[in-house]
Amino acid sequence: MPQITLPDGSVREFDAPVRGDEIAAAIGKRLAKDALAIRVDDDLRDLGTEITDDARVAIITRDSNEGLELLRHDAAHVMAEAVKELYPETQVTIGPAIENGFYYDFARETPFTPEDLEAIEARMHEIVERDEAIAREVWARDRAVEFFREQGEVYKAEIIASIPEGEDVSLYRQGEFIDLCRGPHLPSTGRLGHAFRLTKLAGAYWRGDSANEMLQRIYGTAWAHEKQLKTYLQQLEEAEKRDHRKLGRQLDLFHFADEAVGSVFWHPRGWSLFQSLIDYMRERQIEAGYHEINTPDVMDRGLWEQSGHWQSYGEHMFVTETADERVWALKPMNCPGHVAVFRHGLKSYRDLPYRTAEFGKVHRYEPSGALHGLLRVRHFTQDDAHIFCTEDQITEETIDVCRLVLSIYRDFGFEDVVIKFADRPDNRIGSDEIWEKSENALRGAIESMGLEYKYNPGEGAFYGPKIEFVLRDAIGRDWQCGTLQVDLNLPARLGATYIGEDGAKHVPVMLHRALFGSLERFTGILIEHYAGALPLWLAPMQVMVTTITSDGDDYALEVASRMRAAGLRVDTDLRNEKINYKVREHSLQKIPAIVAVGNREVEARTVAVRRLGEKGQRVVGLDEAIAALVEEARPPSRREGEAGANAAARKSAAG
RNA sequence: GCCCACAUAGCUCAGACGGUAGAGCACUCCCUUGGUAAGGGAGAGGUCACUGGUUCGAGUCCAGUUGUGGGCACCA
Repeated sequence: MPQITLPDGSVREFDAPVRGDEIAAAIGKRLAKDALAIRVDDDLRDLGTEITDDARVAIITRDSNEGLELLRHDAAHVMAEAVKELYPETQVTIGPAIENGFYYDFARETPFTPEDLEAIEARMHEIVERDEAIAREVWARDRAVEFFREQGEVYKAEIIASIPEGEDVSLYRQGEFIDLCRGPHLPSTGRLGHAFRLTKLAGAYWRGDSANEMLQRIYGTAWAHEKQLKTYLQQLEEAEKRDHRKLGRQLDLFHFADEAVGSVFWHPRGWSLFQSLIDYMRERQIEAGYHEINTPDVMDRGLWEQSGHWQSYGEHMFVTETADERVWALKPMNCPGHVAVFRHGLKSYRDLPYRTAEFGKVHRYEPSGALHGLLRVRHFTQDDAHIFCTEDQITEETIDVCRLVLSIYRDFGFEDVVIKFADRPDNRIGSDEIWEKSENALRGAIESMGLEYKYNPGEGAFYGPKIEFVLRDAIGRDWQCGTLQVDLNLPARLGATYIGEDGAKHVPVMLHRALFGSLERFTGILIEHYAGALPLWLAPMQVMVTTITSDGDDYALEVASRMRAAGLRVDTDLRNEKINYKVREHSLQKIPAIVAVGNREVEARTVAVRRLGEKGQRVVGLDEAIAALVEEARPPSRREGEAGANAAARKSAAG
């Protein structure tokens, strides 16, 4: 008589053995119908699992996260079954549940076509209708290997062969289809339901290794209910509308062209945004005690050999040779240049920490398949800085960088920032003591600030541990932007020293840090975050002064020049068009403020201000309007009692 | 770099079966001076990504190249 303890604490007794579906049925009819699997103590099991001893049991339904994951995993299996039915010569490999859905990798001579995808999806629905029982079987490993080899499933056989000898493996059978799987699975294919959709076709390397052959991967999305599927597909459409490449064209911010693959042609409005970011960062950095410098874009091969870049990263570098037969490289990083500046002239311990900052444009020959709009380019500008300090100063400098970056992100409406801490990788240089010291300093700094962080073991740079700052945008996507790395290697390698209190030469520690990371990338992220509707302080065109009729022309020009003199980015629209037409056009251009002047405003020396996203307009005196706009043109943290950029981000998310 | 798809006017897209290009918006001109998301009319605009092939004839079929998109790998 096993005693079954349910999640609410109640205890029920059953005749042994009892199956999960029987427990569900005993609790309620509805639950029995919704049940997908059970959790026995802490392990997920099939609904049909027999329980003989006392246990804590929870019924997993499609409305829980665990249930949804099972559902997605089953969708992958149903897809594999459909593929095997339609294309028996195809080999199956692996098919896990992933965020929002699932995929399955197939091995096949001829690739799938988009038409195949439709056929597979249709067949999946049939399999769900057939409601085939999904049964678990336990086989000896060797028997399973042999079975799959005979079936011509060499990949499956390879996977099973990598399981330790002598162990049993579980297989799941549904209809004619049998697959190796740890499980658990739903009791039958009918439980999957129809809230799924095959989404894309892709290539993927076997075991994720580019040295291996490429398989055909089919992605799908699956949900508990049709309504959720619909919502998800709508979200995808929303995200598409925010695509910075699309908005970049619509708002005339930048373009790309074949003659400079992976490089941005910035148009006036895009460059204005870019410069706003630099202006802002420059001000914040100077305030934080950095010295802005500038170092050469092209430097001699010898320097890159000394720094180690030539050997380690040569294939990612743009190299050029001049008529005098000297070989140069376009800098892929700013650090060697910064060490050169530090090294120039004697530095004393009194000069430390010595912080050099540069809006340096770096050039990296990225693989063609990696390029993606502004988010991954071959030539980009970093808000790069290097802090030369003593080991004892690492903690304090780290705290300052964290404070600065969080404060800066807040100005852009990014409140939700995840910090990741990565420590020593296998492939590294430097002694364990030094690693110990720098890891402790970094980790200690985050902890002393009371910040939560995620631990990424072994993901540090080869020269030192690092912190990454990941921000979450208005529609919940994560972007890794800022980074802070401790480097106990390059300064020595490039001969940087300072004179210590003891009068002897010492090698400083170097901290690498970038807050926006790539300015190009950050600009792209901002465009998507704000859906193109940039807050006034960042908007390339802040105010458009329009006229109702040409009687207002002179006054409109005066208003614009007054605003321009006050530092606002403003233009006039005196065209012979109706105000409706002008409002529509400038609203589509996402200009934050449209100022209209007609005879009434000319008379009263007022302006009618219409704000983007609002319906009506407010008529205010010219001076008052200018003062308010000028205040809003400052970064949020520089305003008097301002709630911040979040409201703006949320507003644009809603619009 | 690898797999698949795609490439037609500034933009968004039509162009069964091969018979030498079309719409809307934008642009130019004319009429309209209109109070908050498209007033009307006319006009101009394309070596159909590039190279080669098949064909009497190619935007359309085939091959290659370049680029773009989605993934994979990469991201110092």
